[in-house]
Amino acid sequence: MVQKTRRPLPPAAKADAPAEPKRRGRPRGYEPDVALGRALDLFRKSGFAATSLDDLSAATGMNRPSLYGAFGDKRELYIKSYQRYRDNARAAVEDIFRVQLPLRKRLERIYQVALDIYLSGEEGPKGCFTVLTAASEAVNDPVIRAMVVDALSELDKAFARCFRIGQEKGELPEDADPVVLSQLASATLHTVAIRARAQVPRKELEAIIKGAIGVMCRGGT
Amino acid sequence: MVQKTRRPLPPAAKADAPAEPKRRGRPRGYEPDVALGRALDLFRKSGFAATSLDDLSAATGMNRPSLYGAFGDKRELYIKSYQRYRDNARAAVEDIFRVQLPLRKRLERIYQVALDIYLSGEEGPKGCFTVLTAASEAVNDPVIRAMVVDALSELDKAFARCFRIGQEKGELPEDADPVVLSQLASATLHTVAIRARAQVPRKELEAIIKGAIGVMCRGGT
DNA sequence: TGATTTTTATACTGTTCCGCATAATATAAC
DNA sequence: GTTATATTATGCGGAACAGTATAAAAATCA
Repeated sequence: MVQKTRRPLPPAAKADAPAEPKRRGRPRGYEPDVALGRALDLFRKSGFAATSLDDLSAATGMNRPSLYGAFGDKRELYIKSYQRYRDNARAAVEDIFRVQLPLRKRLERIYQVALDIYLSGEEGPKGCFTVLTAASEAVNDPVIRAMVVDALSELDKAFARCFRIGQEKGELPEDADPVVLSQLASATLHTVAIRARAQVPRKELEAIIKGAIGVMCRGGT
Repeated sequence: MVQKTRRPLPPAAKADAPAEPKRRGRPRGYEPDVALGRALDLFRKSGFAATSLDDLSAATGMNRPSLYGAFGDKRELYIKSYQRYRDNARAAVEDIFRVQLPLRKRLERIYQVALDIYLSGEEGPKGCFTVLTAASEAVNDPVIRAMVVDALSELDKAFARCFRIGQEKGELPEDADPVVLSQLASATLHTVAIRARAQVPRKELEAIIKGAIGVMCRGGT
């Protein structure tokens, strides 16, 4: 590929960026943030092993040495991509907790946001990166496995918080167990993520979610 | 590796094998069935992309040309491995339906068998091959994706059958929806498979299953 | 302008990979 | 024994791969 010399990017007057002092050498031809996003997209599509550095290079617009300098080797890039994914997911969930909502409504919101993530991408739905990582790298890489375990438990806790709040507000029977319900809620998210990868249409996924919420909130208001 | 010439295997007096007529050429040095099982083990551990033909060759004891001759290329071998996996799983489920059992007991049996499959292997638990395949190859390969969809729906149907039988026997409230419950039951299997890959201990998985069964069968006998 | 610094572009290295071509080996049929 | 057939053993070929060495380019600083 004949690659034209790239012009440096404009100073990127970001809202709350600390007005970077002039950097010494040749300016970067890429924005690390968007490059990491592209890498994440690729990894989410095909996983670690099936994604080559050439693919990543093409998608990010960075050549391999730049990739290496900015993010380290392929495994480190994967880990940083996963961290980015989790940060995004966490932020989305926190948003949902920021406002007061009835239990069912809050659950619906969470699943809706999750579906948007799972089904995003023009070349077909990509599912949940945690599930994908659990299914591939988690067995052979202790560091990545620990991240997966952490992500799973974080999700459980978020759902448990939903149910606890709901129970306190009387939206659930007193004998309902928020922990058990939270695991069922996570399970529903996981099954939906898997089915999304198999291109089950959104309508069906929404039906599964609706049914699950019905069972989980049964006996409540 | 210096490989000694292998002696042909004994005629393998299988119970109901059709007493094969004498085969013409040099006898096989392997049994296709056990070789396929070994291949399945490898694929289950690391997935399609991260498993090389050399790995497969070493594990099966077949060299690459023999592998190719017996099963076709890597993708075909993967597909045949997956078919084998599904055949095994299906047989196990059918066994459970052969005897009459109370609903809860039947569910417990299914999950117990599934856990045995998911946690098998000395080098760590391998999870559910359908989940693993959904997470990797299903996006890019329509044939494999169709197999995954089929496996998912087969599981849903098996669970739905459980709940329908239970409902007819009065073990579930009349307004319970077997389809919705079956999807929750599948979801529970999926979340357990994922957590197994992350090496969550069996005790915790069993607790999740117990809680889920409790919710799904709530209001019943 | 010239020196310094940072990033980019190109190309190289050694490895691994998949699939197959070729030849040796072991059996049955004649 | 000899021929035909089926399988195994070895190894080749070309591609893809991950990571890096080297040099060119583009900016600041003096």
